[in-house]
Amino acid sequence: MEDSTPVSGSFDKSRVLNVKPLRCLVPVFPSGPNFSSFPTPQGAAPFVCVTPSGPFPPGVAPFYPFFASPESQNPGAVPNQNAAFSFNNPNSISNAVPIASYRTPPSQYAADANGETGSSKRVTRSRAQSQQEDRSAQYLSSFSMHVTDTDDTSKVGRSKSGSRSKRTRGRQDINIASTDIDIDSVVENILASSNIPAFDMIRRTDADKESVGYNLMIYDFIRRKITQIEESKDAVPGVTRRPDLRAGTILMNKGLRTNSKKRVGAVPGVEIGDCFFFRMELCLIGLHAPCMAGIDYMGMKISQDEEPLAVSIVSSGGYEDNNEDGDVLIYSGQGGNYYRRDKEIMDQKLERGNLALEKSLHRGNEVRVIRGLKDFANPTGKVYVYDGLYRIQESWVDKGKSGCNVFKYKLVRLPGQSEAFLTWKSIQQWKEGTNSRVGVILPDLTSGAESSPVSLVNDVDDEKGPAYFTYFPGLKNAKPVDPVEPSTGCVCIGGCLPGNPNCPCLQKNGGHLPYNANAVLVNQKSLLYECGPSCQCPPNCRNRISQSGLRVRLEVFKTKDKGWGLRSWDPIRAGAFICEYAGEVIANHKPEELGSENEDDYIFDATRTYPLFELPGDSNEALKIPHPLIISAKDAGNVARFMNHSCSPNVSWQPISRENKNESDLHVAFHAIRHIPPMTELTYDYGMVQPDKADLRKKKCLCGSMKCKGYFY
DNA sequence: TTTCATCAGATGTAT
DNA sequence: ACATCTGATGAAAGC
Repeated sequence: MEDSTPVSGSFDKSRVLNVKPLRCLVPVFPSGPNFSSFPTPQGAAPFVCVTPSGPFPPGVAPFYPFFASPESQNPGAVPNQNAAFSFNNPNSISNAVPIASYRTPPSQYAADANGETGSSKRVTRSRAQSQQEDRSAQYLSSFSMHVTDTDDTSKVGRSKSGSRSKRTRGRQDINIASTDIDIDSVVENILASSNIPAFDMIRRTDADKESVGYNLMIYDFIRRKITQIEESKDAVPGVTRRPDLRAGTILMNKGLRTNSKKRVGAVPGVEIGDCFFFRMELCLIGLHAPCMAGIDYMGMKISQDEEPLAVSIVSSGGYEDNNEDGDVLIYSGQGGNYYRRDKEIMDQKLERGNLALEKSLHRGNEVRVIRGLKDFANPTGKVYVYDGLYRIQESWVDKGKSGCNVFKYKLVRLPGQSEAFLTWKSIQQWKEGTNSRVGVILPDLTSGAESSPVSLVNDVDDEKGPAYFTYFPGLKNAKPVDPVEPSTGCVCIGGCLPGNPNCPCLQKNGGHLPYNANAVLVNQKSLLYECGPSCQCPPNCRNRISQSGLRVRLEVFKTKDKGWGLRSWDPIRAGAFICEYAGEVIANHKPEELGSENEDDYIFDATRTYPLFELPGDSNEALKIPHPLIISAKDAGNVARFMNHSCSPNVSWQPISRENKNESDLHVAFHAIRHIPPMTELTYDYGMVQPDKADLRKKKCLCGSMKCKGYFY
């Protein structure tokens, strides 16, 4: 079997390190006193795949990134219909202070609520097809209401932004109605199947980490889904669909934004070092409102006059900024046509953002700084790092290209803030070799077994490494099982392509490629079907992501409190593949037969999380559960064996079936739940055990999350 | 493999 | 209505 090829012989036995690694936990999610507690069922992992309103149409999987509602945990329970569309309830946003751009007038809530009434019937329907039709009809009816609303509101002279927004939406709908209905129904499904109280949390004007995280998670999921659907259609070349903007608009129109009121200084729920991959994300969480402009400002009443003050800037290379120093930033003002090629460059004027920066210089207020950097994984894309608060120290006028005036502002980072941009710079130096990582024990503990090296690092104490094991990136003794849907594999010589109706591997995944172009998993599934040995597609096929090795630069490191852990030098996008769980497939996991106390520490047991896959109302899904699958990485394994448990994890696991001559090999792959900044520990939820395995030793959990169960297995 | 050119976008502010 | 440090894509240009 090609993926089980051992790489023995490459491990240097002199590296036997006689230290017992702990499988303990470090706090990765600091919880403040204002952390809102949430009705999360005890023992439920955050990535629960339950569906209160399934079954879903093809390609629409239920998505529960974080919060599962209590009633949805019980297969027998009737979903709370009132709750199901409470996000359309105008009362639920009464506490939010709308800014001028608030896009959703009450009339639209009414229209959407009507639509949702129809959707609640989905619960009792069993055929996806009828649901799809239902969705389309519902969509159309809600569309006609929008049109009516627009006319009404313009007649009575509603606020500009209100009427404009609906016109925008209407225009969008008309132009691409044929493709939009599908997307709209998908999005409605996502929103309807998401946990309800979370919507109110998202709309909070003073949010916390949880609500910001949930907002971003919904946004990213919708964006990925739109990308996937658009890809499957016969896309017009050269026409960009901008799924990032479309997903953002949808959430904006629903009022699903966090910290919508502008403010000076820190934004609640956003931490220094947080990273983002789209400007729209900054907008949705209230970190930086304009979706293009680099300077965000707000009017502030100072004595009787109101003057603009800058609240945040994005420095991402559009102008000639100087960001050589980690703590000082020379920022260029806006305007003067510096960002466009088709217009003549002019002098910048002291207006808009430039004026605001000038005022902020004299006022001395804090300005948030977001650094836009090149994304190593996506040459065409950027990654945005929130670098904390700065103060403007001085300003002057420079002569830029063509000798035109450019405003310059010197911003200095406030002391005492945790490292963010500096960390990125350090990592870049480690990679270039211009500076070396402190505490490196082994530059590559895989001894070349992986495409990318994995450092072993300890910069906290004297431990020389974890206990001996053989680095092995595949699965030993993978037992082929009868596939749920037999197939002899695909014949996509050039690789499987989205929208190909003849590819059996796509068909098994609901007709879509499960991964986006940048190797990002679109959504979790109870079982994902990748191409395998009996497929004729090449190894770099987009449906073989979990077989193509590590894509990020990882390090195994000694955690501050206990044990060894795993983290990445590179930022990881939400949904991105991280690694497989490698090791030896074993028949049974009997802890009493294992010797000393912690020998079961390197067991991955898919059955431990079995309750997560009891999908109410969708027995088909439940049947696909590939347990029992138990993998031991005690003697041989890869980086995955170092991932610690957390009750608020940033990584989730996904069962994957690989096509293999009418049989299939089961594997387990890990993906990022959300964007993960560099040097953040990677953790997943080890899950629960089945009742008959309750004799497993419980270990005390120290993850520090508000949702901590107190123990894990 | 980087850069350029092109173009459709969205939001918030100003007119 | 307008200004604006987007983001994908394809073409052209650096090594």
